[in-house]
Amino acid sequence: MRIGELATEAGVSVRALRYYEEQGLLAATRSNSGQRLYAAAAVDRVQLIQNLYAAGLASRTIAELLPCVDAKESTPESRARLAAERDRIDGQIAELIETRDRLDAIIELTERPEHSGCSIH
Amino acid sequence: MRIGELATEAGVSVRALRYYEEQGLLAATRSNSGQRLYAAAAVDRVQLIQNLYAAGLASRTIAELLPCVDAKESTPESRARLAAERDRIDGQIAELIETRDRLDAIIELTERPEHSGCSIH
DNA sequence: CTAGAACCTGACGTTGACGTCAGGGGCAAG
DNA sequence: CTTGCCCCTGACGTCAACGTCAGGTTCTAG
Repeated sequence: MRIGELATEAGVSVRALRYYEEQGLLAATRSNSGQRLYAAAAVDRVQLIQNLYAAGLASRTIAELLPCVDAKESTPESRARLAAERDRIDGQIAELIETRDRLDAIIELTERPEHSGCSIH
Repeated sequence: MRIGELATEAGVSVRALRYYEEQGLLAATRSNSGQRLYAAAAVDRVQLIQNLYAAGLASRTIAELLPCVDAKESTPESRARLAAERDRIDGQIAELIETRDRLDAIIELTERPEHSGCSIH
């Protein structure tokens, strides 16, 4: 598939895909005329990349982790790296849950019209 | 307390605090000589702001939400706004959990030295 | 064969949350 | 009084993940 189709399938921009290639996150073969060609599996790959970006990983970090994903093997260092990122994400989740609960409390507070009387009236 | 102390207490930079004021997120009284003075409650406020930033809210959005937090009351619109952001955060949490699980799967995969034979040896 | 969509490679623009530097004032200790 | 630390206001710098524009090539439908 060509870049436009992949972009549509994966829900990202064409520019983003070229950027991922530039960063070494996503390889493509080329047609005779130089157009990028992708396998169907690229859709999943792009979504993983997006997930990792959304989790706050930088291109450089992703670029360091993906090769060992592809190779399906890892050095002790890369394993530690993966685990560290996993734990970071865990921390982020906990933080987000806390933030959501604070927001809930605020909503609770602001929802009561006058005083917080709970009388059934 | 002055700005340096608040920065230390809340774990952010002095520059960040000035930026929050510029964005209308954090008010301060001024001493005769023009120095910013904060109440003790400001520490908590700053941490809430940080939480909201970490949850992906922009300054503008936070600036729109905080006043109704202070007033402890809300218009129907602001209530909808609060709920919408809450739901956005919920979505983010779900996405992060998915990402974490994908990472876990990857770790699983790469941890097995050779083939995935589960034989006890 | 030709118009228009899709692709290519640079390369500069954008945005948000600060970092950092310049230049100057105020305040407690010695 | 002066040394040193904290404070002030601009105002420019930064960085990442793209957006966007220019100028040119390629593919495809009629």
